[in-house]
Amino acid sequence: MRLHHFHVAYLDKMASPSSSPPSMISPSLINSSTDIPFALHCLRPLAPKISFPEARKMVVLPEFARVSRNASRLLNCTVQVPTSGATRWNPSPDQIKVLEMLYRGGMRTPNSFQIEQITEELGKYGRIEGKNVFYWFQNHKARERQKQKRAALLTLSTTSSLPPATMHAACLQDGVLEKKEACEDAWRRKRRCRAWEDVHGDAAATATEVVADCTDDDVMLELFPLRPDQGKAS
Amino acid sequence: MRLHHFHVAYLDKMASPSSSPPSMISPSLINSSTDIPFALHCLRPLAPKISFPEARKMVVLPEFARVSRNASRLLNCTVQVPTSGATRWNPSPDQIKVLEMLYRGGMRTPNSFQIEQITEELGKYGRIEGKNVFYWFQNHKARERQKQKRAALLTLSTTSSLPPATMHAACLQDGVLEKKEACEDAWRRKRRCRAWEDVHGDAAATATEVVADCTDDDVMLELFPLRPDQGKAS
DNA sequence: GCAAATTAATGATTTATTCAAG
DNA sequence: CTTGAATAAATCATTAATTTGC
Repeated sequence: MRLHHFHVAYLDKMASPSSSPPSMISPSLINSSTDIPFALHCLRPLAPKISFPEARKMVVLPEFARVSRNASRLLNCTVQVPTSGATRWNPSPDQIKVLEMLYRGGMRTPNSFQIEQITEELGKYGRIEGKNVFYWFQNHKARERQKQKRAALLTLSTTSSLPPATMHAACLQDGVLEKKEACEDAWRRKRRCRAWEDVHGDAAATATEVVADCTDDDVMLELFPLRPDQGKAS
Repeated sequence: MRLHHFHVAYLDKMASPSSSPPSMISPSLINSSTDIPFALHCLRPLAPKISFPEARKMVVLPEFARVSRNASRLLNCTVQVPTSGATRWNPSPDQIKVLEMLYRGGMRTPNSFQIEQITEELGKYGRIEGKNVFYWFQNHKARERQKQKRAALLTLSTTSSLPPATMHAACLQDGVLEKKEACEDAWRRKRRCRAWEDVHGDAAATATEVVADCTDDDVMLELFPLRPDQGKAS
């Protein structure tokens, strides 16, 4: 059990730096004498309910306004506010069809190259970004797992010969019924970088492509034609 | 309590598509008649232990090789393998100093613009990527919380007047000792996109910058000079 | 029929957990 | 053992379905 939105007022305890700032930064820049705004923010009721969508665009002063004046100006006071597309992605039926086909095909955690390709393809059927694809697979995977778990529990609860206590324990251990998925994921899991590599391409992390025994023939470029041009789908 | 790495062998149940493929894709491309490799993968023992580091670079045929020939060629058979920088980031003392200062200043989950800036700044003191900054804050936040929780538990266990049972329950509710952090995070949490926006800049999600009442003077551009050039630090 | 109210789905984030390098 | 890196679980928040009263 966990508690959320626990309304507690407190004053910041981390204001005074416990170690000296790095040498190349003037110590005078790190003064914590103007902490009032932060304290006020903390005394504000937690997670105020905002029902009208415009309000969500309002800019709040980030909490770390006590950092050095320089860092503050550069890091705290600039907030990204989307001017358009302020609404969340709403996948079109066609997009969902493709995504589900890929999922049924076994795709679970596409790497960023794959995400780029999928995004580009799905961009033909509506606005979409890479993160939408990424999130879709995360959520779909998790929720399919949930569904399977529920179904298995239902099956067990009617057919199992286990004593009730054991059953209950098994239900509480939420890992016990997702072994199919776990198996599916296991050999796929070995260390990958997903969202950052390629996207944050780095000189020290240049990537090369390796072709692993494709057993298919020469029919290609129909579903996801290989176009390395910028996949900025809109 | 949770179980992980429960070794179970199973056969895929999701092989047959339950809905028709999208209209723009030739149905002939979606044949699931060659599922043997996938089934074999599923029967393989879970999470095979790979002890020698080279092995993790080996390219495995992704499990979704049953998708249409086109998608397969494009999405399955191409795997990113870093040719250099195969070692993980090792922060320099100066980098850590700056990061810790920012953390003490209150920064917890920098957005991608902030990450870019920090990366660029820290790049002066050694190789670093955005994801390193991102992960550092994630880990540091989590582990500081762990430390605080442990410390608080220790304090409680020696000073608390609660009966043992209550203490135990309180310990199990892992939210009970991090309310300070929760409060700190609560009003900060309102909808941000972290790793993807800006990075995967999208025409429909163009962002504008809004300056929220900076109460500082004109001392600036010393710690993180505002240079919007590509922050690919190396 | 048709909006307001409610509920169910699901997109988007954060937090917890795990693995492994050094 | 510490901590960088990655994934999975939990959670939050918005949109679509659905219900309900008229």
